[in-house]
Amino acid sequence: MKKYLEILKKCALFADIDDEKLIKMLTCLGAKVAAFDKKYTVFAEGSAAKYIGIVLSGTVQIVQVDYYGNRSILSEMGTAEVFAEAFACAEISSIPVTVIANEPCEVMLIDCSHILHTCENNCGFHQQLIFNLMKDLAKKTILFHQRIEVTSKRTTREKLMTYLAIQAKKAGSDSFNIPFDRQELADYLEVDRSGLSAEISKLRREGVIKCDKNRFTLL
Amino acid sequence: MKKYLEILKKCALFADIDDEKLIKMLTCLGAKVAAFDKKYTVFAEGSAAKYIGIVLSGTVQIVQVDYYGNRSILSEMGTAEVFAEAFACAEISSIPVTVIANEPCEVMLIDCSHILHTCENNCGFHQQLIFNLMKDLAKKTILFHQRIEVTSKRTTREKLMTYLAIQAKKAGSDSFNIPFDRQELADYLEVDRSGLSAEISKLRREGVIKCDKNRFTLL
DNA sequence: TAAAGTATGTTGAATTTTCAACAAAAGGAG
DNA sequence: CTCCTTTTGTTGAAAATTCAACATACTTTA
Repeated sequence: MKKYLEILKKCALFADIDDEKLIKMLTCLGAKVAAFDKKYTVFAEGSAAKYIGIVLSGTVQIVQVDYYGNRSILSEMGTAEVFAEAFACAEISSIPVTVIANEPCEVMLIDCSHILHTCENNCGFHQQLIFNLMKDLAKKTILFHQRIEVTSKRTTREKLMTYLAIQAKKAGSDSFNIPFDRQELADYLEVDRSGLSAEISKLRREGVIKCDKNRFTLL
Repeated sequence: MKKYLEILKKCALFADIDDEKLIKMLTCLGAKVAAFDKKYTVFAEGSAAKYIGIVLSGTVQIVQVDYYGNRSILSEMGTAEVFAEAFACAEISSIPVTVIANEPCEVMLIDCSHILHTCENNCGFHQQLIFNLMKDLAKKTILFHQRIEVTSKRTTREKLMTYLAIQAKKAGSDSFNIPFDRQELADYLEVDRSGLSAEISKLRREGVIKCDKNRFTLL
């Protein structure tokens, strides 16, 4: 586990916990590491909501796929970010989303019940972990609000511009990369891919944005 | 505060805390009660994200209103439900939503920093409160997933049917009341009101649903 | 009770999206 | 480098949404 220490220290779940303690903790929590190739399923929809995941390398996507195969991308998680925590913490039986590896990646899996319920060793770090989990969940909720702000817009153009404005603000610059290809961006914005491509071209012709691959510039 | 005890006991925030302790706790937390008439603003967008709210009577709506005045209803909270906790817990400076009284209502307001940070009296209930907050936030996240499942659908018909199916499941019956009027339902589903009315009529004519005011029946 | 205001249903025109099909460009494997 | 696959852009037709305007039903209150 030591090789992952530098990454885990950046993880919000382990904020305010010192290195030495962190290593011990991982053993006590029964943390496991798993690797997945690109496109492989980390958690399948309907599987038990038991584990909290932490991205150690690569990225994973949280997606919902409906009856007709329509995909909706809820979020993308990169290094040191936590995923599936809401399902495990809410103690629901199965998860309503699919988590897939967006590129080759390693993830750490922790049985959430080990975090929530005090163990026989009475390790004494559960409180800090629960506090950190709470903060993490609060921040995730804020991200959902942001996503709704984007997808509640009625036209592809408005959705795209709202999304880009948020990304620019996040990057602190009018020029920034987005973590999605065209199809993924469409699945995040909840619009048709070809319509999105057309709208991007239109905005480019109008001189509103510049765009090269997944790098956008607001003009 | 005693008059609200029966309501507060039902509040998830105070789960596993006994009556006597709860009363003391409220004083220590500096809980205040405020009343609002219908349509009045409980929290305005942009105001400080300081307080957690608990509905004591009536209902409040969490809404986002964009630059052009388009309203989007994120959720509606009834008796004993908690709201605005995510913003307070994430310790962001201002809230990105508006909370309005949907009918005359009373709400309890608690300064979140009193929950998150141990007080000088060292009351010892913070841990339980934080645990409860974490569970509450996890459940809110699940509700957001559900809302996205609804609004990610591309047509008014699909959005409506997905929403009604979830409500039926929640009610445990094919017949149920929804907490929205037509305009509010449209603002929740992110669709046009008149289009929604037309779609409801169509579904009724086709014999897919029955509907009287805000009572729906799936056939 | 009457009047005024609010909510709901209906309709047609304008706008926008979706869908399908294809062309062009980019990327990867051998 | 070439072939094959994937991604992106383009287009037109069909479908759906939005918008505006109005009729009707329901509520509130004076």
